[in-house]
Amino acid sequence: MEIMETLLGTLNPAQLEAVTATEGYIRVIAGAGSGKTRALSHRFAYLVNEVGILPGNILCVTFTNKASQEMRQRIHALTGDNDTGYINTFHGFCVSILQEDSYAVEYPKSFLVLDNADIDTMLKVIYEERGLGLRDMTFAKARDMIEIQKLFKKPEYYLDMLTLPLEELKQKYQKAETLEDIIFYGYLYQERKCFGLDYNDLIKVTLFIFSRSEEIRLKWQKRLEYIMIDEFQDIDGLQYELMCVLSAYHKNLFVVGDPDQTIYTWRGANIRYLLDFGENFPGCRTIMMMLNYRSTATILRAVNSLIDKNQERIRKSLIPAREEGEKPVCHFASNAEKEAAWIAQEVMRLKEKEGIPLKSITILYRAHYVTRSLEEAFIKEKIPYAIYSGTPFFGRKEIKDALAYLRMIVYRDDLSFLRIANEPKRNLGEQRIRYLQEYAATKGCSLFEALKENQKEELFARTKAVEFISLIEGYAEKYETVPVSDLIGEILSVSGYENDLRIQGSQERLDNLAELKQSIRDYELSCGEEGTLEQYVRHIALFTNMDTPEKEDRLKLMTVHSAKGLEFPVVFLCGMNEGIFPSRKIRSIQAMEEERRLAFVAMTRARDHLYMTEADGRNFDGSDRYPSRFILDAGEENLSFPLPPREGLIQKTKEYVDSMNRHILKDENRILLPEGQRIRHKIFGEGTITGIDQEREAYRIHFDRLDSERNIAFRIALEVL
DNA sequence: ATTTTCGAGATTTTT
DNA sequence: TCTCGAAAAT
Repeated sequence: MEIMETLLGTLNPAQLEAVTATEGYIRVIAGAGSGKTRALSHRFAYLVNEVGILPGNILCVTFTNKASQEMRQRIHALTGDNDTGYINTFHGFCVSILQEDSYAVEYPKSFLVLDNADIDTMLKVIYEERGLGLRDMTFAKARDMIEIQKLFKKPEYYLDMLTLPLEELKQKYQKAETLEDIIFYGYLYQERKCFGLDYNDLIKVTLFIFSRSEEIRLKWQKRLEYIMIDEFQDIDGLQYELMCVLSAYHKNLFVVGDPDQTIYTWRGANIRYLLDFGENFPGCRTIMMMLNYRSTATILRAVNSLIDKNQERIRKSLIPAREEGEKPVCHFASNAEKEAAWIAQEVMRLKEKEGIPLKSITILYRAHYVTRSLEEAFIKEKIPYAIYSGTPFFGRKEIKDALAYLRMIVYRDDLSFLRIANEPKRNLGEQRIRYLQEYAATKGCSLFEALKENQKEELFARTKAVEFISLIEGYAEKYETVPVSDLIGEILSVSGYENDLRIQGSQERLDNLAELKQSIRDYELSCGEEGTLEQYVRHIALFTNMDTPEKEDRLKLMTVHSAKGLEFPVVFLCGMNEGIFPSRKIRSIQAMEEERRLAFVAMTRARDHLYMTEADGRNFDGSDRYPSRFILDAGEENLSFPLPPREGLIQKTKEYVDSMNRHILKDENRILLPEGQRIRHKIFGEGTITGIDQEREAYRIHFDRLDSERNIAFRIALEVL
């Protein structure tokens, strides 16, 4: 076929091999910038155009929704087919499965994907209800609880979750006495009440359905003739399990990954799945793709020097396909404001003198909080920018509120109630909500019912409770007959929500809402008659602000983590300081190596120009702040310093890094508690150490109050007895 | 007595 | 954006 020949002609032999390797188990180890995604989409096109596979029989797993979108566009261009099959994240794909088959476990067909904020809210409700005295629980503590809650999420509990009627689950929760039972059953009860599933649940429930019904499992196994997975180095246990099940029938599995880009071990990713793939899948062929097409040879020299400092690593280096370019530029500023100002000034220079549009420039950073000084500088210089982040950390409140109104109409669940009952202000403040929660807990009803039963009480006399109830109930009667796009427009204006925003002058939020409405309209068009409210709520569940397409010529700001898999002509890597990048709470060599891989990912995003900036000054505790070791690791000879660093700064930094390294080593020796050691955990109580989990740098512990043998405990939370 | 408003501070990373 | 605390507003 003519088109295919021209396509394949642009690929190198390794890529060509990857594209046309169609049978069995194939693993591609690919360096950064080697054209992984390209090869993947070309392979998809090859399977469709040449082998004659239907797109719907191919599952292509990407890491983010954004990556899915890009992949879909590429493949559409290559195949000319509007049907691009299943191109999705594991989580998104599970949503498709659950949409079709959740009936098998009698789970409500419509569900909400919970994000961390939702989980926080639910945990808080549990704390309040049970008077656990953690009312001042901070976000950090809540995250701690998520860790703990994961610990309970063993398959046997899912029997409870999926098979128990809500009533019984409630009773288990109410009867629960130990803290762990309260949290576990409380969480499940809350989840069930609002039809929520968290990210892990999506996969767990899917696997559970497969284990329950061979028919359903076989249906999906047979449907997916080919499975391809991108970013395989960051796959976690649950995803791996799902992959094994899905590929077990046709046994056509194609994975692509780069061990040097493993940056999600804190989320359960395990590099062993990639490294041991050959042994676990007999007959596996391995293809190496080491040529880098993205960056200039000059940038790659610095990058190779950096990643080579990692000890636990398969030695390989990126081979440049491009010519030499400019050396990465390092800038040392005396404080964060000056650093930001310098970046702003340099951005303007690039735009005006070199004609580089703002949208080609991206600022990367380790942690969100460094954006503050950057934003100030860009606002001052009137440089338009957009913050991209994988999670809706900032700026999506109005969308969640709008959806909560929709959910409130359909389900009247507590989670939505808490979100919007007092939004806009209805004089339903803290005290009154707390009263409702207590009432609901004793009566065992929902918060909405509690409000309904109490609306005539004195306490609610000066509130707009009655209006709120009739608003929700009025729409509840007719939501099935009205298109969602009309419904949302109406409720936002009738409730006074939009008006509130208008008074506040939040034009941006109104724009966001307008965009939401438009996206609902688009959705309705694409689904024809079937675009029901429930479906839409599910459709939008996995959306993040990363996925909205870029509009005008704007600078992009994002964390290094969310830049994974992307590339940009110009990259500024800012906040390159000890204590920021690497982050200050790094307490092991493994963690430091992951941090270095993260720096590697950051630097390899750059195509033509790379900048690294830092700011001296003081740390939180008043100690001096030094430039990042990763600047040193990149090799002074590979970098350029327009302003030479302060006299002796480099030497001092080296000394500082050495002393930190000694600390890390000492720490490691110190934490080794012997097997059999009695300890106390702040939540689980007393227990005995039964072993060490090397992978996660944690102790395996048998807790007296828990039955299971194999509980994992975290390093710091232990008190020696 | 309770809610609302306002300003300041936050210091990993997120499907 | 969320959470705090103090002060203003009903």
